[in-house]
Amino acid sequence: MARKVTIQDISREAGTSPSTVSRVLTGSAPVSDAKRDAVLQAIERLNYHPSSIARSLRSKVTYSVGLLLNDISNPFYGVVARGIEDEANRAGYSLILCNTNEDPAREQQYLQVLRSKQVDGIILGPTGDNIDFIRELSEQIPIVLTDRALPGCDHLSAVLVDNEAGSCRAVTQLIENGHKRIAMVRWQKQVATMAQRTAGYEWALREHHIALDPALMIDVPALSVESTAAVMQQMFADGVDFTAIFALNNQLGLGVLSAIQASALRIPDDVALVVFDDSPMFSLFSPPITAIEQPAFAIGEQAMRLLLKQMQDPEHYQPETVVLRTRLVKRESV
Amino acid sequence: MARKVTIQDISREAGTSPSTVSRVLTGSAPVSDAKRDAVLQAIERLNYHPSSIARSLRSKVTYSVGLLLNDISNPFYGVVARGIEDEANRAGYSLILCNTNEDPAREQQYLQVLRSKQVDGIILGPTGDNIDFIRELSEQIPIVLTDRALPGCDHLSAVLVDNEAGSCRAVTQLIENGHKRIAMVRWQKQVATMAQRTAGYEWALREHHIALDPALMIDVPALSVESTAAVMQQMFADGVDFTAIFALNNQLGLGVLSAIQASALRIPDDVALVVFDDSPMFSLFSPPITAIEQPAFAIGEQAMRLLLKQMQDPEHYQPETVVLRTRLVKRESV
DNA sequence: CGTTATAATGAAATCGATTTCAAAAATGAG
DNA sequence: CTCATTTTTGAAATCGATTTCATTATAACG
Repeated sequence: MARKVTIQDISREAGTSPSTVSRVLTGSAPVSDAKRDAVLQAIERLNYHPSSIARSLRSKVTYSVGLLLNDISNPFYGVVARGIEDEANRAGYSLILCNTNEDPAREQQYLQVLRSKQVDGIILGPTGDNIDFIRELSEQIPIVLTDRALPGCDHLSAVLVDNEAGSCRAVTQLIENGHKRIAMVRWQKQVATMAQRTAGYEWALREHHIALDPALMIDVPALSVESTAAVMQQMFADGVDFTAIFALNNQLGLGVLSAIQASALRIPDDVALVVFDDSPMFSLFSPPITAIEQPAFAIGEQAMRLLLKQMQDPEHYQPETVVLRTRLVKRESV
Repeated sequence: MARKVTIQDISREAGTSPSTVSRVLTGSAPVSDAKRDAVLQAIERLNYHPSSIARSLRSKVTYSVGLLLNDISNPFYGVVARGIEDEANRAGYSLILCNTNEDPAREQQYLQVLRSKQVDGIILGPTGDNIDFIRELSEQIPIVLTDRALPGCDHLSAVLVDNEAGSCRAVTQLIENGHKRIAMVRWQKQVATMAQRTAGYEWALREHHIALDPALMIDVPALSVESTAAVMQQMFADGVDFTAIFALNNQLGLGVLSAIQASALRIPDDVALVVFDDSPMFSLFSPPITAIEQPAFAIGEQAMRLLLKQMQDPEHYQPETVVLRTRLVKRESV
């Protein structure tokens, strides 16, 4: 294979020094028109492509940022990722995609990789673990949190949604339609989003003087449609008494839906349903599913914007927490 | 901020040379136990983390591969990405995520970035354009195609599905259920997947001696649910005569579904439907939607495996085309 | 026209690792 | 115990750019 063309080759071809070539490449200092043309032509002639690696080594910037998400195949995170990617692309940054699969060990391993690759920043959809490590790392690399807050990391910028208010709105909607025994399905109560959405659920009930019934707060052991469906089907089989369900995220919602179908129940007559996190498909169900919509794309964009800001001027960095509004999309499942 | 710890610092601390430190780091040559321990301890004490950048510059490998996809927020590509990520992670590679959004200019721009970042390989879900550029680039960097074949790039390994057979199966299913006037909805007929699926459609009709009716081959101008819905609603309004629809991908399927709902038609009585590309939600529709399932995760895994193979031994590289089988998931929409 | 400020340039150092090469130390054979 | 191997080791070169620093050319001004 032909040896790679380097800046030396260009300087030789253009009859100038590597420094000058570098200057036309980066625009870091003025260059006479004559030299610039010579360099540009040499670049063209030799089909030269500068090595980002070499550049990064010397200049200490890589123009890449790490993107850690729990599940890129989850449409919510997929859209978040697109928002991030769009904004990153606009600013000339590349993304290093890391899928943690909710596994803290994998998260930590990836954070180490990102450090050694010297990314300029990190957007982190955290598992909820590795807190000390993340705090320490954030002193070397700008980190912006997305989707989930991280207890003890208040000095990090974050882009979140109003989980509590959104949930409260969802449950209130159920209450206003006459439901009093409202079940709630969640996963991992210690994860920030789950905790906040639970709080919203409790808040709505309290506000309407409905007693909290622990039997209606259903925890599923694993975050998957199948696991949720199994738990819910058991609930139906056991004849647990409730008339409505609030699912705390889209996978849980799908599990509930699946159990409802398997148990041959009708929505909303046998059981009403609201899901936190909307899907374009929900409007096509019969009946269409009422859901809390999250501005996924905007979450991504904002997160990247906060990160860019912090990377551009790490000196006067001030943590910012952006909380975006969710919206209740009323359909016909309640 | 504290100056970064380098290999020099370690060598000093451990009372040895940088070369030796490098040797314990990479295991490229034997090191005595005494020295090794001293180095390891120094690394521990100073909290040293080697710079991948510097390493890559010298050793010419980056342990990162580019991942170009058209739409990471599309669940199909999301699952493909997970398959790739899983396999890449296992082999110690990082992914650079590039979303092309079906835009050839963006695709080319990204390919250039990947070259300058000196990725060890590229997995490409191509827009269908930039063929010459891709061919040229593939002489410098291993490239594996996913999802779509690329005319004139037969020397590239690729992981595809049996689009033609799958489509034929889908349409045959409609025919066997008595349908004769079967519409087909597609986008960009020159894109490989669309062309192959169209061929499958035509093949099934031919086999059953049903004449092809160009009026039933519907092209939508843009790949989006809204655009498809608009076109289909017009078809319904115009009273075009067909009893079944075959949608060539998931977005098109959603658009059709949306139009059917807006036009208050019933499935399968007013119109039957099969969608190429299944969704976990399809089984929850009423009626559940019949679809062609693609092994998305396996596509990703296989693509990464082919790439790994090629990267490990570029010398005796032999292009391989893996065609994975699709499966008809019979539900109740036909 | 001389003097000073500014613009343009190149030589050399640098970024932080790996790799090459040669020398030193350890081991084994006779 | 000597000589030939084989292991370990470190000095120095290297990867391919940017950056610093000193120098030369050019412009501006009184």
